[in-house]
Order: sequence, then structure tokens, then C-alpha cells
Amino acid sequence: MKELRAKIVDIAKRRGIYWGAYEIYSGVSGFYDYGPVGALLKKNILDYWLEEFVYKDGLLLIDSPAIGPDSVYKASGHADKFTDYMVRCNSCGHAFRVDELIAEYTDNPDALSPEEINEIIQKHEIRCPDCNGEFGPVEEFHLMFSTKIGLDKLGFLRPETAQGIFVNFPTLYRVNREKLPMGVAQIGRAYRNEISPRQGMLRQREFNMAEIELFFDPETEFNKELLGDIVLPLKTMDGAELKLRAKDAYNSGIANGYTLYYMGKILRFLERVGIDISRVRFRQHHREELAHYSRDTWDCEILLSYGWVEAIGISYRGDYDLSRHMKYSGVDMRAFRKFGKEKIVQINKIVPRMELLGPRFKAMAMKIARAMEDMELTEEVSGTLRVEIDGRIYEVPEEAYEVISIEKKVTGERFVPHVIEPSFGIDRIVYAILEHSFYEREDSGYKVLRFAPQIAPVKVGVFPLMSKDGLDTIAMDILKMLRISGINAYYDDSGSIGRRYARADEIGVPYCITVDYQTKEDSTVTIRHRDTTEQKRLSRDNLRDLLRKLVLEELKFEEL
RNA sequence: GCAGGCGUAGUGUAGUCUGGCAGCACAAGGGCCUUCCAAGCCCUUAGCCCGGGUUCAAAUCCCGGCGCCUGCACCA
Repeated sequence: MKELRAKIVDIAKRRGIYWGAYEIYSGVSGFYDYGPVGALLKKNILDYWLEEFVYKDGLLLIDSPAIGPDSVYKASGHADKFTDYMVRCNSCGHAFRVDELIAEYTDNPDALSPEEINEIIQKHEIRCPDCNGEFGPVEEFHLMFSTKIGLDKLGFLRPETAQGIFVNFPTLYRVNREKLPMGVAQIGRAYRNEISPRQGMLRQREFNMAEIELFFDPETEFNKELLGDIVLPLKTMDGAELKLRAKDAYNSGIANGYTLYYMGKILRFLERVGIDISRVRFRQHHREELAHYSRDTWDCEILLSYGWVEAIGISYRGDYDLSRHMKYSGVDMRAFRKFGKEKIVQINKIVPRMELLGPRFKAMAMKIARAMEDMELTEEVSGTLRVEIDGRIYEVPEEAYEVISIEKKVTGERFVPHVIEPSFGIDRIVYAILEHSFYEREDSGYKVLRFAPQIAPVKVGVFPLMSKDGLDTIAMDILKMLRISGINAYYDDSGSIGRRYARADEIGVPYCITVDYQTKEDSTVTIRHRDTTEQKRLSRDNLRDLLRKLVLEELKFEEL
């Protein structure tokens, strides 16, 4: 298996798919460049992702900034949960994670403040495990990259693209004409300052994500018709491995309906982009494994040379994110749920008597009156009323207001929507495609990447059989014609024809056109199929239309 | 961050122990040849991770740094 990894790394660098970034300065782990071939591969995957997940389901695509103020990440919980405390030994300089050092002295090392940690270290005389030296003060280590916005405002690089969607919920909800369910998608880079990233492309400090937040009303029944007969490979929290039809899984209550819906879509998507879905499963997180925001998470894992690798996560985040942003920002993030029938309810309402409030409170009178009107009267109100505005308490005497009982028509109520979040690790999918589409030909031993035509970076190679006798100029004409038509094609006249096919196979070019001597007589060319090496003759005239169909996979090579 | 291993053309490696002209293969570029799956011939490009030390002389020995790999830890 290690062998395979080495071959992928080799081919990736040699042919321009990807490589470690900043090589001339000896590299920085956790950062990668996509080369000319890889950048197109990634783009094609994302284009197809848009088709499948955004256009087909009518989602809203947005694009928000990668840098956000710390207020956003305080609200999201990342500022806390993404911080580790460390101490450094004064004599040997080694750094240690605090939670490990003090684990035996406290139940919840994660909940302590730096001061409390210092206290524990002092009290129990904890010393450096390496040299028994004394520790310096507690330092913070952020898994988020921090930066300054302007002169001194603290900012973070987003550790996920999701928050850009949550903070915009009220606007998006209106744009969507206040309808749920509402799906919002975002493609972009996210950043995590991993302590020591390994595993190549699979764990990067700057990486590409495609995320969806599907907002829905938890009280509206899920439409089962959305689930097909597709069979889902599941591994549940208690370790059971099952293959269940999506509908049956829903009936058994194993997961949320939208989670199952996305599992089905993901499986079809992965198959189409070239993943062997017999090496795919959905693994449910254990409770203690869940992220701080999650109620239930299923990882879509792909079997690679590294073992089972999480490539996509489907998280049921409940109302966590919107509730937090509502609390921290003070902005109403709720949606409206209409009742089937409108209800008539009796409510008590305070009516302020302005002629008494005015003289007494002067400029504050209007504010106090509004606050009184907005009070939720759950119990009887009488006597002096205490009204709080901006932290100050105002005492309103009994005679300055009246309580009246009125009938009110209630057509619905406000609630915080729930969220299902399918989150795609694009780089992991790209890498998985490389591993799953790589093979070596039995006869010659040379290497092939079996990319699906739709995601193949280069769709067609155009070769003159001999680079003389005018074959080269005909081939160049065909190349131009294809390029003008929006088909990514390239020309190669170097070395023998076999060598050129081999080069094309290495970067997964699905079709090769060869101009030979017969072309000069009857204007036909050969087309060669990468996966079978079979060839057919086609007329030059309908080459463009046929190739288009082949690339879109509307036509198979066998049908030519 | 810890422990171990490693760092030589684009890629893979020899040379390091025992200091003395840095070699091979593949790939790439040019040319000749060639009528369909990495053919052959000629030519070319291109390298000792960085810094310091020892030495007449360092890829080789010593020190420091950086990076990569494996394991541990970490992995929202």
C-alpha cells in the first residue's frame, strides 16, 4: 500500500497534479500547490459538485470572507474549543499540553482558566517530565490562525466556511422569501494551524471545503419520498456494520432524514467522480467524539492506503449555531412557523400612561414605555414595576400604567431552525480519486489514472502519427477547432505514438485523436479510448459534437 | 512537541562507514529514424537541504538549523 502512495506522489509531482508548497524554501508542511493538471481536476470536481448539490436541489450559493472578527468565533465556540493551553519548561524549553499534565488533578481540564491552571501547577508542584524543571506561565495555542484586522482588532482565519453562512441567515432567509427548508452552499478555503500535520494532502493547514447548511423546521415531517432505494453502507455508533436501503434506515430511526438523503447523494456523487464505492462507508461518531456543535455526525469515509479516511462529514448541528449567534449578536435569527389554523389567545398587555411617565422620566420616558409594552406577561403584574434599560433599573409606580387583557390572533410562532451540514473535504476527495483511479497496465506496466471524462483535466490529446507530410498541420487544425469549442485539448508530437498514448494515460486523458495517412485521403481520424486502448475511425466533421457528448458522458465509446 | 529514520539532477538511486574529479537509470529538450501503444541511435539540460567548524581537501567527519518520513501525542 505504501508503494501506491509513493507512486501517486511521484506521478503528482512529475505531471503537475500537486506537490508540497514553497519547495524552493525547503517547504512548509501542511501546505500544498495544485499544479496545472490538479487545479483543473479540482475545478472540474467542484463544477460537478455544484451541478449535483446546488443546481439540482435549488440551493443558494454564497461566498463570504475567510477572515472574521473574533466576535464571530467567540459566538461559534471555536475561540474556546480551538484553544489549547500549553506550558513551556523554563530550563529545557520543551512545551507540554496543559490538559495532559493536570489530567490527574482535575476532572475537566478543558474548562479551566489560565489562572486556575497556574494554581493547580503550583499546588501540586508539577514539574517538567523531561528535566524536572519549573514551568513558565500558561500560554495559549490556537488551532485557528489569528491575525490583526486593521491596527489592532483581533481576527481569525475561518476554520470552516460554515460560519459565513450562519451569520448571514436572516438576510438569506429573506432572499429565499422566508421559506424552509433552505439550503445554502459555500465553496472556499479554510485554515487550521495544526501542530504537526502529516499524511500529505489529507491533513493541510489551508484546505478546500465545500459546505452546505440545510436549514429546516424540526417539527415539519421529513418527506420520505426524497429517499430512494439506494443502499447505504453504515457503521453505527455501537460498531454495527449494516447495509440498509435509505428508506429502511429512515424507518428504523437510525439517523435524521436529511442526513440519509445526503448520504445517498454523496454516494452517487463519489461514484460519478471516480471513487470505488465498495470502499466507502458512513461511520457514526461516538458521543464523546462529537464536535462541540454537533448532535449527531456521520463521516463519509473512504478506504485509502492510509486506512479509512474521513472525506465528508454530515453533522446534525441542531439549532446550536443560530442560537449562539442570536445570543452573542442580539439579532433575531429565528424563522417563522405558520400554524395550520390561526389561534386566538388572551394576552395581558401593559399600557403605559405617558402623561405620568413623561414628567417623571423625561428623555427616558419613551424607551421605558416601549420596554414595558414588550414585556412578556406570564404572571400577574401589579405594584411598582422594575424596568431595566442598558443595565439601569427604572421604577415605575403602579399608577403610571394599566394592565389590560386583549384577544390576539396568532398565526404562527418564531423558532430557531435546525441545521444539517454536509461538509466536503475537497482535497481529500481529490486525493482519494487519485488513489482509486490509479492502476498499472498488466502488459507494459505503465501507469494510468482512470479519471471520469467529466472530471478529467485534459479531455483529448491530438497527435499526428508522424510529424511530417502535413499530418502535423492537420492535427494542429483539429486541436484549434477543439479548443475553440471549449474542449480542453493538447497536442503532442514528441516520441513514438505509443509513448504519447502513455503520457496521456498518466494524466488520465480519456480520448486521443490520431491523424494518420488515411486522414489525408478520406478525412477520418482515429479515436483511442484510454481504458480499453481500443480505436475507432471517425470523420473529422462530427468530431466536435461526438467528443462533447463523450466528455459529458452522454455517449459511451462503445456506442460510437 | 517527543523518539527513531532520512535529506545527492524533475523522479528513483550509487557514492557517506574508510574525506581525494559526483556516477547510473528513467523522465525532459533538440536532432536522426520511425505508418498506432513507453522501439533505436546521437547530442543537451540538470544535483550533494541550509549555515558554521575540522582539514591541503568535505556529499562524506563534527556542531547547529531547516525539512521530510514513521511511530507517539494532537486531529474542531
